[in-house]
Amino acid sequence: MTQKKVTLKEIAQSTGVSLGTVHRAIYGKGGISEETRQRILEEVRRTNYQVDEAASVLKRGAKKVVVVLPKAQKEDRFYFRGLWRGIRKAAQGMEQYKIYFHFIESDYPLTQIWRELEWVYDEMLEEIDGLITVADSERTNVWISRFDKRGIPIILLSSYYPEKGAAVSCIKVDHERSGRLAAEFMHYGLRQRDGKILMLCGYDQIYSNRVYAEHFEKEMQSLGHEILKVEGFGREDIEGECSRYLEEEQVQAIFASNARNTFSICQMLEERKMGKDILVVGTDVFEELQPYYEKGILNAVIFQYHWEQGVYAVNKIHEYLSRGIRNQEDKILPPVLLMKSNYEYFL
Amino acid sequence: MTQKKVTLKEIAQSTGVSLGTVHRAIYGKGGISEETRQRILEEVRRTNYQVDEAASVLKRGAKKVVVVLPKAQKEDRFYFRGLWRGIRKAAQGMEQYKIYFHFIESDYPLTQIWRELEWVYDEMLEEIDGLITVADSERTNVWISRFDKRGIPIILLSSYYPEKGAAVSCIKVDHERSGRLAAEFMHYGLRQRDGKILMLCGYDQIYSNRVYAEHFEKEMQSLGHEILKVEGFGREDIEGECSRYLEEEQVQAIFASNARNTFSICQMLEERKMGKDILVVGTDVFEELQPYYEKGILNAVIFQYHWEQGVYAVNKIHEYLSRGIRNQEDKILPPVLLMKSNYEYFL
DNA sequence: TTGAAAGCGCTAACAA
DNA sequence: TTGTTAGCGCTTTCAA
Repeated sequence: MTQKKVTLKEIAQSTGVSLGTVHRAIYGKGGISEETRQRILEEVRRTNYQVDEAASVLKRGAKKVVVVLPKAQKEDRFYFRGLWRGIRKAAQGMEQYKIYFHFIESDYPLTQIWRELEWVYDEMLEEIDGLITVADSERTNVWISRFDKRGIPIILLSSYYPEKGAAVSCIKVDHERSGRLAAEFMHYGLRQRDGKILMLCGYDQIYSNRVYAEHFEKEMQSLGHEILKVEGFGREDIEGECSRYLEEEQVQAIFASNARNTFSICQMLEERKMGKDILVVGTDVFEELQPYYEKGILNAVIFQYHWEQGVYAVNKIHEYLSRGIRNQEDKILPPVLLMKSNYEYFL
Repeated sequence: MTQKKVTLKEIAQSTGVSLGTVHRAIYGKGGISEETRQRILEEVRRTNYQVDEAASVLKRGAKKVVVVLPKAQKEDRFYFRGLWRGIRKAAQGMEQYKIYFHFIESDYPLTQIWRELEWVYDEMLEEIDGLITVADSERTNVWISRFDKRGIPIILLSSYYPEKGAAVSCIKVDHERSGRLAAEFMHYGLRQRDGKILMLCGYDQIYSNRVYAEHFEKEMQSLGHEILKVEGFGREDIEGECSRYLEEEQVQAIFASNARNTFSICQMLEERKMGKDILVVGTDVFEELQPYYEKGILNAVIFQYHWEQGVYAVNKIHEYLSRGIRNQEDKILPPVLLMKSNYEYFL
C-alpha cells in the first residue's frame, strides 16, 4: 500500500522551522531568507514530499482559469465546436478542485484573437490563475508571453509556440501523419488508373495547413497519383476552380484538409449529383456532415480529437494549479480515420 | 463563478439534526431511522448538496480496490496487455484520493477466472472497497453477484452482465459496429471481382465474438462478397483449414476477429510469402504486429480501446468511492480503424 | 523573517 | 437512534 506519506509537519520538524515557513519555501513566496528556503527545499527533495491536494484544496481559495477561443460560429463553427465542448465538459469536473472557468467565446476570428487577450490582460490580469487559448500569429505570441511573464500557466491548443523555457504547453495533432493517413486510406479506395485527385488544401501560409497538405500530396505522388491543387477556405474561395476541375478533368477522388472545405465540397457534389463516383476524404467530424455520409457522398474523414484536446487542456491546467507540475512538453495527439460505421460516436 | 456550495452543516441545520446524522443518511449507514433519512435525503436533493471530495478524502481512511484479470501472457497477452496498462496508468493517479489498488494478475485463463474471485472473496472480502474484473461465464457471474450483495461496487471489462439492479457497471466495445467497420474498410480495399474472403471468427459460443463476426459477415455478404469461415483460437486451431483455403481458393482478403488470430495469420502469410496480394484486416494493436505492418502484410486493424477501457474502469471506481455515484449504465466505446500511418500511437 | 493558530468540510469514534 | 467532538494536512492571517 505504498509507504506512508510525508507531511508538511514532518518537513517542518526535521528542518526545525514552522509549518508556515515550509509552505513559503515550497511555493516560492516572499518573507523567507534564501538560506532557509534552500535548506527546506533540500529536505523536500530528499523526502520526496508532495503536497496533499485534498488538504490544499480544502483550505485554499478558488482559482480562476480563463479560456479565450473564437466562438463556434460561421466559418469557425466546425473547428471550434469540438474544442469548446471538450473544455466545457472537463471544466465541470474541476469545480470540486475549486478551479473555476471563465469562458470567453470571442467574436473575433482566429487571426484577431490577440485583441481578446489584450482585453483580458488589461481588465482581469489580477484575478486569473491560468489561461487556455490559441496562438497562431506573432501578434498573439506577444500577448502570450506577457501572461507568461506574470507567471500564469498557459495551455495553447493546436498551436506552435516558439519561445522556449516558458511555462506554456502546446497541444496539437500530428499533422504529418494526418496527411499520410488520408493518403493511405485513399489509396485503398481508388479504382481507376488514370483518374486524378483533387486536393483542397486551405491556405499554404498556415503552418499546420501546409504540413498536413504537403504530406498528403507527397504520399499520393509517391503512390503514382496526380494531384490537382486548389487553395482557399470555404465555398466562395474554392467553388470556381473546383467546378472547372470537376467538369474538365477526370476526378476520381477528393481530399479536403479542413472542416470548412469538407463541408463545402460535399454540398457542391450533392448539387451536381456527382458524389457517388468520387471518393471523398475530408477532415473533422461535425453534425452537418451526417447527411453526406448517409447519401454516400462522403466516404471518410480524418478526425483530430478536438474534444480530447479540450479535455486534455483542462486537465493540464489542473495539474499546474493543484500540484505545481510544470512540464512543458508538447502533447501530440494521433489522427484517426472515421467512416460511416463509426463516425457517429465522435460527434 | 457558480453559487456558493452547500455544506453538510447547512443540511444539518435546515433539517434540525447533527452532522453525523446527515452523514449517515447520505451514505446509507445504519443507526438512523428511515423517517429521518428520508427527510434528510429530501433536503439533500432539494439543495443539490454534493459531498466535498477534498474534505472527504482528507479525513476518511484509505480505500482498496482489487483488480482481477488474467495475466498478459501466452494466449492472453495481446488482449489483456492494453487493459492492464490502462488500469495501472490510471491507478497511479488515484493515490492522491487515497484509493489504493491491489493487482491480481491471474495465471488462470479467462474461463477460470472465477477461481481467483473465489479466493479473493474468502481471503480479503473485509478489506476491499471495489472490484474490477471480467465476467464471461455463468460461473463467474455467481461470484460477481456475491460481491455485489456485500455492497462492493464492481466494474466489468468487456463483459455482459445480465443481472439488473446490481451496482455493477460494464464497459465494452460496440461489437456490432466493429464488424461493420471492418467490412466497410475491406470493401474499399478489395480489387478482384471473384476473390473470396477468409474470415477467422474465433468461437461462436462467445457472445462478443459472435456478434462481431456476424456483423462483419452480414455486411460483406450484402456487398456481394463470398465468405470462407474458419472457427477457432490461435494457430493450432486454425492453421489446417487456413492452409487449405489459401492453397485451393482464390482468397483476396482476410479478416481476423481477435488479437491471437490476427497474429497467427500474419505469421502464416509471411512464411508462405503471400502477404502482399491479400488484404488483411485484423483486430487489436500490440507490438508484435509492428513488423507485419512494415512488411505490408497487415493492412489495418480494428482497435477497441483497451487502454481506455482500463482508464475508464479506474475512474468509474473513483466516482463510486469518492462521490457515491452509482449509475449502472453500461459504457460503450467505439471501434476505430488503424492503419500503418497511425497505429504506433495506440501501442 | 519567522511562528502560532484558526479553520476549510468532512469522517469516524465515542458518548448519550 | 442521535449528538458531539477530534482531527485529517494544509493555507492564510496575524502577531512577534
